[in-house]
Amino acid sequence: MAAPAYAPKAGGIAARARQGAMAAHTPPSWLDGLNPEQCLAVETTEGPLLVLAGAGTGKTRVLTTRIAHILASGLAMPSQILAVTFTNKAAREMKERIGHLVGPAAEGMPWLGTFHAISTKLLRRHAELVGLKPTFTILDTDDQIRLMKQVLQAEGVDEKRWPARQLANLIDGWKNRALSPAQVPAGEGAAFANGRGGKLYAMYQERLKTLNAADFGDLLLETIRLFREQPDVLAMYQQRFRYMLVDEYQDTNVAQYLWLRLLAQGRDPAHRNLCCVGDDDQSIYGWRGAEVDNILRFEHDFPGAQVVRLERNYRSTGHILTAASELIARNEGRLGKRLRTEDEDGEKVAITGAWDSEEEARLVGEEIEALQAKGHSLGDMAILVRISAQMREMEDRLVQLGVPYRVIGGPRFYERMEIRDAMAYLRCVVSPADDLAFERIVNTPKRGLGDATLQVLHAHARAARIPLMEAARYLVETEELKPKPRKTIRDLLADFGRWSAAAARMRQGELAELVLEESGYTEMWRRDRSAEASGRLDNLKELVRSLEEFPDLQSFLEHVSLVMEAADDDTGERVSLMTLHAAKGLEFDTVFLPGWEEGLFPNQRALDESGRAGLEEERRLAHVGITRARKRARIYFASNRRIHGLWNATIPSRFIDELPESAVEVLDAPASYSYGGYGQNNGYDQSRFDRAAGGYAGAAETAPSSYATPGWQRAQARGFGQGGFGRDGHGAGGSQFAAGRGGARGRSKGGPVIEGELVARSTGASAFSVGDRIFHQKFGPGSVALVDGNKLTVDFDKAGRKTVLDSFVEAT
DNA sequence: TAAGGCGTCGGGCTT
DNA sequence: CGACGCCTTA
Repeated sequence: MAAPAYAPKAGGIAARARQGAMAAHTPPSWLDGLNPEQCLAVETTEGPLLVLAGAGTGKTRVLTTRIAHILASGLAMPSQILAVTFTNKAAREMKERIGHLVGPAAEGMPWLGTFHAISTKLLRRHAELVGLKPTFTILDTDDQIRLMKQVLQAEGVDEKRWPARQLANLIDGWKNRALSPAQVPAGEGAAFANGRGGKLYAMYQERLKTLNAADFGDLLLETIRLFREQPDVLAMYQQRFRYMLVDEYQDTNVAQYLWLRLLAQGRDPAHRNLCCVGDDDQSIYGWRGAEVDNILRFEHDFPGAQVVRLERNYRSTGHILTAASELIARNEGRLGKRLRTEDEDGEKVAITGAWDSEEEARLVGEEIEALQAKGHSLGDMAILVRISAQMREMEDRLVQLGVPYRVIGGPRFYERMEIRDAMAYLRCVVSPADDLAFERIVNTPKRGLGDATLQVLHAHARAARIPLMEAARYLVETEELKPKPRKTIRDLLADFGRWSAAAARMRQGELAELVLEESGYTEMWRRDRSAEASGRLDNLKELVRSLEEFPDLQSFLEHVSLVMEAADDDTGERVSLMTLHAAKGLEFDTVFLPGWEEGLFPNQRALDESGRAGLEEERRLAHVGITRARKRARIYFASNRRIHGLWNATIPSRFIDELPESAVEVLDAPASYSYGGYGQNNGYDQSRFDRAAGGYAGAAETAPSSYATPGWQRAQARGFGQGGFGRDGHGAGGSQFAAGRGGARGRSKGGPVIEGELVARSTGASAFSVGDRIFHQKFGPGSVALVDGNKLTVDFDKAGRKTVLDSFVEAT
């Protein structure tokens, strides 16, 4: 599945290493080309070891070489090494690269995989010990929600006030922290559905057990429970795993930490060889349960631990590294590293201010075209945004320019509707008791089985404590159902009977085709004339194809629920467009970083919810963004951005101010003043812009020592009691971009506060009334048509009717 | 059962 | 503003 062009890491040491592995007594040639720290990380095999691997320092290479080293030196057999990754992609890559290093010996690394995949393997072996059958099904988020809905309904909880989705998040959060229903802090449980959160969690768990199912969180939790309650089982694995390796340790959550600690703290000190590789400066998943603390506490948790720092960067040029290093140095909760390179300084990090987000997109597009004209490949460029809402504008622009691009990180293959439907059919064939699967497809394609019919099925199934399919089988023999649905169900059951019989004698690919065809599922999409339909049919074909690569249907279903990803079908050179989160681990020659504005980045919500910690995580995200660049990093900010449909004035991100002057250059935005035909010769407009965007550069000129004047401090100087830019327009709390609040908490480094009005300020209650003539910075002159608090609906002379905040218009 | 209206809400997204 | 989910109506 193809490492795309941006993952060029595998070195040329493969062949040599293979020789080394074969000829046991030659010097370990796989160490060739490693720097001293990397060697140390590879060769320190005994005892706990933390490898702090900065961005671009050869982390994966160290990890794979370390495994090769352990194998080739005969310290352990492949089956005695536990190697855990966070994502399937990482697991796959590691497997591949170890394969290159040591040859087929890597085939026998049965314990290389994600936390979840390894947990599943363990649980299948010992399922009875935790109250499951070895054939338990793994529920994904979709199944989870539907099950949760059932629980909420059973409890009579108002699903509008307390959405299943929210409960799912809550429970996920608890599971991330390894909390069983009984362990949920009372206050947290009480916060949902008038105090019933904890109870609902318990009920949900019960339902899972009844269904012989586990969700993702359970895979870890039940394994932990297995280890805790069955000391002999635990001891067996502690004994088996002589060497343990963990990738991306900074991303582990509490449950994963406990899981590891149980395995790594066996009786036999010779087996406490846990090697964790990670980078505290790249911990960006706190919001989904990752605990930076795990890595910060490593030496404390594992006494006698050694720490190796990889600080030599092989990716980026000097200025880029300087900029990233200075930025991240502002964080306090970190172990401390400084990336260095022997490469040249290269280009400075370029910062460009744009009038608004449209112009920003245009500037990025122009730069891409300019680079392309100079012979740079589109495949070596990426646009990294903070939130996916930013993508739209970028896409629009690229489409307009005819620049091919691809979006990284859409919905995954197995999350797509058609794949999930097809799989539900197969699940029903394999395990007729799979109620969630049955429910999903009972009326897909539409066969006239509505709510009413399903209710009857449910009622009977619950009363008799049997699966839905069995209940259906019984009910078609009675008079309880109306004749029409009764026949439909009877036919469907007959279908499933036939398919189950066919399953025994057919290859699974054929079976899938048969089922999808006879059920009318493929026909449904063939008839569908919407734009996506043909893509969906392709996906189904792809599903059937990959199905053939598995020994049997069962192992395929397992694979899909844990692993499957979209086939990498793109060819040709394209600009990559993705979020900063999705960019971790990737690298590009040129990286475009738009949207560096207070409120957007650092994101106000992160600040509001997590204060200082939130700010530091945002800063790590900025650090990740810059360090993706090999040769060119270009940062952009806009002075106006539309948020939830309304134009807001914005100020440059504090992160821009935190970059060292020596490593950046501030570029002018040539087109800034000619936007939309207004302002070319309009002193008003121009001075506004000067002070908003250009003021930054101006400060640098007149007072170099105060270069680091943070935009957010200016925001503070502005005060934040007034207006605000929130949806409600009342300035009450929650306003997206009221920059002062998180900022006040993050104020650790003082600095000169430059007074100066940056943007229009609200004047309290709206000073405008219907009919007033006004001037807007972006849309030009117009008359007020409607006043709603500080929201104005204005008929602009040229731009038509728009809704804007009164703080952005001036009376004329 | 299927389409359209209405209200809500707006962060990142793996397993 | 625009996406999504739920509810109403044909």
